[in-house]
Amino acid sequence: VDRERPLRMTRQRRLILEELGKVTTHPTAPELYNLVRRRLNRVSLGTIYRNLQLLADRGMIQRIETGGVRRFDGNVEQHYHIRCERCGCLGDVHVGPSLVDEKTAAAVTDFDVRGHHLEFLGLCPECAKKESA
Amino acid sequence: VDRERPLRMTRQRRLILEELGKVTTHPTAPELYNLVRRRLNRVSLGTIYRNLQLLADRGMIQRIETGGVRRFDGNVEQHYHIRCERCGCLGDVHVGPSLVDEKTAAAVTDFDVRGHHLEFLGLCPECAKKESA
DNA sequence: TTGCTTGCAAAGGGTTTGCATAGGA
DNA sequence: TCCTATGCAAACCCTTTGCAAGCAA
Repeated sequence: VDRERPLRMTRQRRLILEELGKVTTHPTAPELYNLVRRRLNRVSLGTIYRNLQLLADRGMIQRIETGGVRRFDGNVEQHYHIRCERCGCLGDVHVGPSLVDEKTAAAVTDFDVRGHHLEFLGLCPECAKKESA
Repeated sequence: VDRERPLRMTRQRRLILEELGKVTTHPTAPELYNLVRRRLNRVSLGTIYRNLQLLADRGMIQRIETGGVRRFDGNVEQHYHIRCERCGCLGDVHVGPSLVDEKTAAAVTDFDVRGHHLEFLGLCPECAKKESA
């Protein structure tokens, strides 16, 4: 995969980046498709998927693998996420990048440790409210 | 979802538990299907999926969500996993349960933090060998 | 003009589900 | 016997892909 190949700035591509920059909801591809379609009614889902892939490969957006559904984040700075166990929504967790000590893991596995994925689980404010009711 | 409803110990269910207990490869549902089918040729994939779901809901086995494919682990004790970035295989990482400090996360989110998913990434011994060649 | 991009639709991979039958307790 | 569980196959969801036409550079 040539992740260095320059990308043409097509209307579709630009709108995807713009919409992703506007929200903090970490949309899925179909969700983003709906956002973009409001401004460009002849866009296709396939184009959304293709571009999210290309943009993520170049580090222009962030791909979030979270329990089945893939989500995307316009914020490419290092941060973690927390998923609501009730409604599935995703929030940001802005902490220093070193919440996990990979050396500890490296000591107890014969794998060569090169990174980690960390996701928190919990309840979003809305669901916590409903829960206590 | 009534996670408390008792389960009948059918032949299929028992074989799934037995096969899952034998291996340390964290098989996917189709992989387990092949294992079970060796001993019960009229089993169906749907039954495997249904049972893995039911057993995981009851904490009798562990469900592992790992980058797209779902895997299962007969070992329900707390431990982490590490995924090989090259071949996709999964290894165990047996460390104390507190590799992640949830309080730090709780301090910077309005979610109610209740847990976390942590997975390490790296290279398995076999792939590391190939990589250096 | 060139060849990357797109829209469309079909294909793909993994998982779930409806239904009539089988079989634990 | 009663009702859960199964086999089978179709349905589903999400994502990828082939192809001819479109459009940035």
